[in-house]
Amino acid sequence: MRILLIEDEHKIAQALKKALEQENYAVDVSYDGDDGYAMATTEPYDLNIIDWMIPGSYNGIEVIKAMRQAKVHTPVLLLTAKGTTADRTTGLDSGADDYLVKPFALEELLARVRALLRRPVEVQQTILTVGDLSLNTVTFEVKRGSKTIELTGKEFALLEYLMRNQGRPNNKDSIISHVWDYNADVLPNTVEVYVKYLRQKIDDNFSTKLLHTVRGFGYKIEAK
Amino acid sequence: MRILLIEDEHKIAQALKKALEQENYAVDVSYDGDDGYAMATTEPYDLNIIDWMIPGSYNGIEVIKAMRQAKVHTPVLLLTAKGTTADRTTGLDSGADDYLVKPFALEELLARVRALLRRPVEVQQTILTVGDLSLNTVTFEVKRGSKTIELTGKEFALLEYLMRNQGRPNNKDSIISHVWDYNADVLPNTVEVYVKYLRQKIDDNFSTKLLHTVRGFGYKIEAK
DNA sequence: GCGCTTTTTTAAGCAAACCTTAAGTAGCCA
DNA sequence: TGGCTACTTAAGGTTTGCTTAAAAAAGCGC
Repeated sequence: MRILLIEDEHKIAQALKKALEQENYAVDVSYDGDDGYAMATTEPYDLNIIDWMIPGSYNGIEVIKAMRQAKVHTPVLLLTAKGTTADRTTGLDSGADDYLVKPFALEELLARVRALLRRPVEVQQTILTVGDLSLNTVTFEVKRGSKTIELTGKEFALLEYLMRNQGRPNNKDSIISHVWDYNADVLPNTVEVYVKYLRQKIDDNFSTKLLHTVRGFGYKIEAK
Repeated sequence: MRILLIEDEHKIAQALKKALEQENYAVDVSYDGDDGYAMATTEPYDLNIIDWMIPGSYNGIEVIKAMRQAKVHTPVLLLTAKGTTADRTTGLDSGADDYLVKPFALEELLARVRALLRRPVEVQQTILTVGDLSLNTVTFEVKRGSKTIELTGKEFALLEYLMRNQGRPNNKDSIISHVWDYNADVLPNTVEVYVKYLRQKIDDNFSTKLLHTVRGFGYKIEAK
């Protein structure tokens, strides 16, 4: 699947490109409206992700309109910093197929991309388990054995990410980019702090530890 | 199940498409009468949802009439902004099978869609219960034990939504999109206020509380 | 339609929970 | 040991949820 990303903020563009490539999409990036329009109308993409606010003679909305006029019907996911109803309307009226307000978490973007590309609904397990630890993504319940564990939002998000990637070390950068907003500027230390919180709740008081540090490579959760 | 939605207001069209897709329907959208008529008569749909007021040489009513003349008998749910008896008659006379006045809550549309598609009476229970609390979706009666409880419209809608999703936390955004009209622009605080009203009526004066806050994840109703 | 009541929504203040940072400590490996 | 990485603790700033009151909107009887 080929995706065109039109986004002028380099940092964000690179982060998104990387994340999308990790999901095995082929990603081209364009940094302004003119170039973006040219690429969108000449190359065959399966999806365009377009930022509303971009430099050049076209802004995001105008790129979409021009594209549609040129009879290019590739689905478009519009990114914008504003979230008012009026903006939402303008965005969807212009021909965008979906709409995402910044800042968003990477997981959210990936979900929308999957939806627009109508990927087979992956086998999204409801209940993740590692050893005697279980996490229910519908009820948000977490249990170790028969003991229910209360987690905060961030703790839950971190644990879910680690459990979805169980068995392999996840470095702090990838944890940050998946659990926090794409442009959140949190320190690696924040992850360390959350790992401590998590350990307090899921590992302290239990003899077999599940959350392991792999020095230099990150954290992994594993039953062993 | 495949649904064709003929609706020119993009914002509404997208909102409905998304909601229907969440219920696992395949949804095509057409934005005017001519295109809509063409699609309705060439593609095999299980249901058409048609807005009365749409641009093009056909309006909604005329699309239905033309469809029927072309011997296409797909059920039709007609949407309209007007709610007078005269309109209702005209609408149903033209060959529509059901009729919904805008603005409506999402839940109402979904219920009608299910009815028209004659989906197995899945979780369409008339009486919902949680512990000793019961809610009759037909008579609108709500009781806690033997005590009858008077609720306002919004309170009732909120309670029904929570009871249909009992056991799991529902965040404010999803509550808003299911309990309020699709184009309502209410604040999360509104939900908080309604939760307080509901608690006053169903939980205060009772020792076991049913409506729980799950910080960061939403509200859930549960017996335990 | 006009006032009155009821319902719905917004606003603002407060408390508690949560998130993040900073700074110091401990542990690992050359 | 020195340098780096990870761990720990505590403190502040921010966010979230609760509550109250009042404004706005919708219903209702006349």
